[in-house]
Amino acid sequence: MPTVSVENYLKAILHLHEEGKVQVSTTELAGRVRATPASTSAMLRKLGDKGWVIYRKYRGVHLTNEGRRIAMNIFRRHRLWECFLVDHLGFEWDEVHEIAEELEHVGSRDLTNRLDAFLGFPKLDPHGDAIPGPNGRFRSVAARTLLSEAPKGIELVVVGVVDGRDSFLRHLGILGIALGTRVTLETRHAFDGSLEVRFSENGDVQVLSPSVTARLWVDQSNPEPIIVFPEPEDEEPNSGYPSV
Amino acid sequence: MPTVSVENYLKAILHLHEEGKVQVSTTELAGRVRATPASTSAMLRKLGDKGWVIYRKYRGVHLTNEGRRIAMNIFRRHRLWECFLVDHLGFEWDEVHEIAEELEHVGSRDLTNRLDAFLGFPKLDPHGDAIPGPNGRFRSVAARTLLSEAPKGIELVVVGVVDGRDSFLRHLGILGIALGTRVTLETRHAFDGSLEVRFSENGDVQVLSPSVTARLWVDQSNPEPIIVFPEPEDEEPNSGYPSV
DNA sequence: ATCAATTTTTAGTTAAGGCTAAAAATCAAA
DNA sequence: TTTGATTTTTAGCCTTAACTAAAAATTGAT
Ligand SMILES: [Mn+2]
Ligand SMILES: [Mn+2]
Ligand SMILES: [Mn+2]
Ligand SMILES: [Mn+2]
Repeated sequence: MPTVSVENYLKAILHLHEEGKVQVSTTELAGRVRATPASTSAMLRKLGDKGWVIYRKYRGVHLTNEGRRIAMNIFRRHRLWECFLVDHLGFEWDEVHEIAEELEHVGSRDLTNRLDAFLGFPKLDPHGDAIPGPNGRFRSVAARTLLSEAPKGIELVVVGVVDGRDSFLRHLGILGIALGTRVTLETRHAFDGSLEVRFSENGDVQVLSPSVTARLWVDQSNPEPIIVFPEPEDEEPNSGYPSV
Repeated sequence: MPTVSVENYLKAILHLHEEGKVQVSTTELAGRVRATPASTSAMLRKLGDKGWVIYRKYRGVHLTNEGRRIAMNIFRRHRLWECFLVDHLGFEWDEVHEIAEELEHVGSRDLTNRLDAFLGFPKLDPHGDAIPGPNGRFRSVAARTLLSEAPKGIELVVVGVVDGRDSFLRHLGILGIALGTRVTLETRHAFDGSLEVRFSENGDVQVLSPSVTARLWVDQSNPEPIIVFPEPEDEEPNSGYPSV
């Protein structure tokens, strides 16, 4: 069983992979786990010995399949607990991260799976991040775009945040933005890439800086999803999927 | 903030106090925390330095007020989580202790209090143990007797277990005993103090060994508690309690 | 009061996981 | 390609919380 500290390192490496880094540098990882590069270097050798990362001195690390599996399970626990805290204990989305940082290390598989069921098998956590399934893989990859790269004139809905820090979440609160907020992109200002957006709810217009728009995931707002998954018809007894 | 290990020592000392030991010996404590007496001796010096226990070499320890406050809070968190696991995640009462041993160390006060409210401010955990309130003191002391010391001929209800080990709880399951089971004590056998009890539900009679009856808390079964707390009347506008 | 058994403490190690300071490797600019 | 800046590793040390073995204190029985 990995210790709490080891779990935090593996999780941080997976976070960096998710941000596009194929190889993770010692110093960048050190910053994420709030340790010195020296301590991180020592830890990486141990993680390599355990078979959880591929580590070549001076060349950075990446997770092995086994390391990824462990880290995905920590994502899973963290995000399920965040759902519980918001949906059932009445916390705000900017209050739950630190608590989930502790709960994520309670390792009982039975607990995790029952919590998942209790929550109704959620696909996304309160910040719009995907929740891995019991097999340690993401259940689905949603189609989403950064607001900063979205097209003009189409109504968009905020479906997630790139940056989950409490300070950013509270800033969104001040701007009147939450998950589910609908906006339409009106103008892109040349000066610094600021975006003028219209809020569907009240028609208000605000100018959002790139530091905000590049941290928001949006999706096209489909106001009336008539039929998302068509009902299976009697004429088609076998759809090609295994029946279990 | 106490470490996980320190919390486990303080909790174990409180357990022994609750079992009637005014002073706790190094060796007995060592047995409870599954460490050697040597390790325990070293820890006790540290706990004394921190002001959480009174420790005199070769004389044993007891908790200070501050130490008791910390330990009671661990009882509180442990027992609230056990309620959550049984009442909301569908665990059996013999499956929750180990998981709660981990959850109890998640220290957020806000989390604990919100969990308490979510559960409806329960007074007892799934094993019938009292749950301390947010002030770190028991909310009420229930009147209860060991089944081994209960009077004959009166219908009794099982309200708690002295021994929460999974093995004992499963043994109770085999005997058909759970919290709320109603029995009447029929005969006390001279040989070893075994008790013949009649189960109210089906009239069955079983002989229970002292190793079982001395580990069960029972209370008199009051079949119809007409009015436990009388409704306040209009004639008494101020009952003496602050109205909050 | 003595002495043997038991309990408890001390002494000396170990393993994890941190740290600082110094050395070594890599990278980038001239 | 040399060299200076940056990154990374190594060396040495610290703290917590374990352990075993040995010494010391307490206890209980003669
Ligand atoms: Mn989080
Ligand atoms: Mn999240
Ligand atoms: Mn328990
Ligand atoms: Mn309990």
